[in-house]
Amino acid sequence: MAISDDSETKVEGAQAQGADAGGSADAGPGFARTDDSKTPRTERGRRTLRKLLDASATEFGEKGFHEASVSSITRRAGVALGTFYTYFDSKDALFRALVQDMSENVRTSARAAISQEMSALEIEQAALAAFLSFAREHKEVYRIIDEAEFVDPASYRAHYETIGERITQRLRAGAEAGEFRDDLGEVEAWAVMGINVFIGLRYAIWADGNDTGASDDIAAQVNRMLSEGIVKRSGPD
Amino acid sequence: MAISDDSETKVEGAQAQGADAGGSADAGPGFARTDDSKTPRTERGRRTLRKLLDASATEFGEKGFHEASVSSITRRAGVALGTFYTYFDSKDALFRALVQDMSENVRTSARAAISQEMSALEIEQAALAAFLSFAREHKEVYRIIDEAEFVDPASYRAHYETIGERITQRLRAGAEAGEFRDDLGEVEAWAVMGINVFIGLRYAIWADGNDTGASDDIAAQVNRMLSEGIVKRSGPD
DNA sequence: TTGAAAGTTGAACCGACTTTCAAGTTATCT
DNA sequence: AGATAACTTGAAAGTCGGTTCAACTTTCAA
Repeated sequence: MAISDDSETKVEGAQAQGADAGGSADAGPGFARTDDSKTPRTERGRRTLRKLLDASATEFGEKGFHEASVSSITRRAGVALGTFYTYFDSKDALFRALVQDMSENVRTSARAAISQEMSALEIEQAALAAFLSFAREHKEVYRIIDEAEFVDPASYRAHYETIGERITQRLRAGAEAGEFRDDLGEVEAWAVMGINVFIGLRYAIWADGNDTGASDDIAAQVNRMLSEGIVKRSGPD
Repeated sequence: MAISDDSETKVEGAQAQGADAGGSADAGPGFARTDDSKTPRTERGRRTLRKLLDASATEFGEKGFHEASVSSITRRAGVALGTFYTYFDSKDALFRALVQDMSENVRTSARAAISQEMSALEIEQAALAAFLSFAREHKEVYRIIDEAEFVDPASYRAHYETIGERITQRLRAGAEAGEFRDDLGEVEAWAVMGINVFIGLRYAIWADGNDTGASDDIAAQVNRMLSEGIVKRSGPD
């Protein structure tokens, strides 16, 4: 149900800190945690953290950040109120951890759908189709990331800028392969991103009964627009 | 500064009611107010209402709905706390009134930029350019409508569905005029809408120093993508 | 077995913010 | 001018939910 079903939630604890959008490349040895006083040491602790994470993803997805309450999250997780603060510094910190985790999951799901043998156009189509499927299955993610605009603006912006850069790279690669126009850049990348997000909103999140079409069909339709444009052409096909 | 500078804010009072998304066509004679007990009767009252509206637009734009407080709004407007409730039933009601007003302003600004002599493609370009200019001038609007997803979901959805319908109509008209492909529909309309919103986010709301380009240049660049697509063509232009 | 560390509990604290209201002021109409 | 309606005021009521903490239980290593 929640985030951590397939893609092993990587959220570890809650490093309280806010504004940390300065993209510093501090990968280091792989475990550069700021404050691990909140990281569980035992198996029991890890299970509890997981329960809290799952419960809060659902809770935030259903109610939004402000309507969601810590007590409701702990109730849902089946633990006492105070337990929450064993693992998170605050409600905000939890939300931030969640946003970053989900942001990564979104990117991962797109990347997983892409393989190098595909043509540049096929890659765009596969990325959209994957995104649509992902959004259908994890509607909470959509809402939580959207709400980050207000709760954690830095992450929100980082999320879209990162994806924008990825798409820019794909367009460049397509140009180098001779498939795409070679004057494509950031503007076109953001346009593609906007298409994907809004198609996702309409056909994954708000899908109504009439939208019987599978993700693949819609992705194909969008792909045609992307490749041919919307202007009528006279020539044979 | 605020909403009501040029386009005469039409918000009248606050009809408290929540969930009213049933799209009933109750236009009637043009003034079907539910509760005008809050409508100002005197000039002084109208001025105070206006001050509150302007102050709240700025306040919500800067802080977002939850961080904004009624007392801060009244302070900004230069009136006493209690005065707020002479004109609005609640903080929520004010927000809803604002969202609907702004949603209308967004649509109006696009419509104003369009004239019937334009070609279908020119219309799309003009609509985007107008939207970009509008967004640059009224950044609060962007944020307030975004936050409606959480504070007033029905209006949020109505906003995008209405715009989606408008764009669909434009695409149809372009097809009938023989300029656009005639298999364009809702999917393409939402794609266009997504493009516009995200280009606006990037180049109007988040515009950085390097983005010296005017709204028109970016709109032109997007327009080219819309008309030609992103695939490289071999023929002479 | 035993003691220290890790984890759990929920009542109570606390600050913040929306909303109410009764008393006062200003505008309007005759 | 007098009377009524419209409007303003700000203190205080009322609510709500995040966070703390000291007592208690479980786990684990020696």
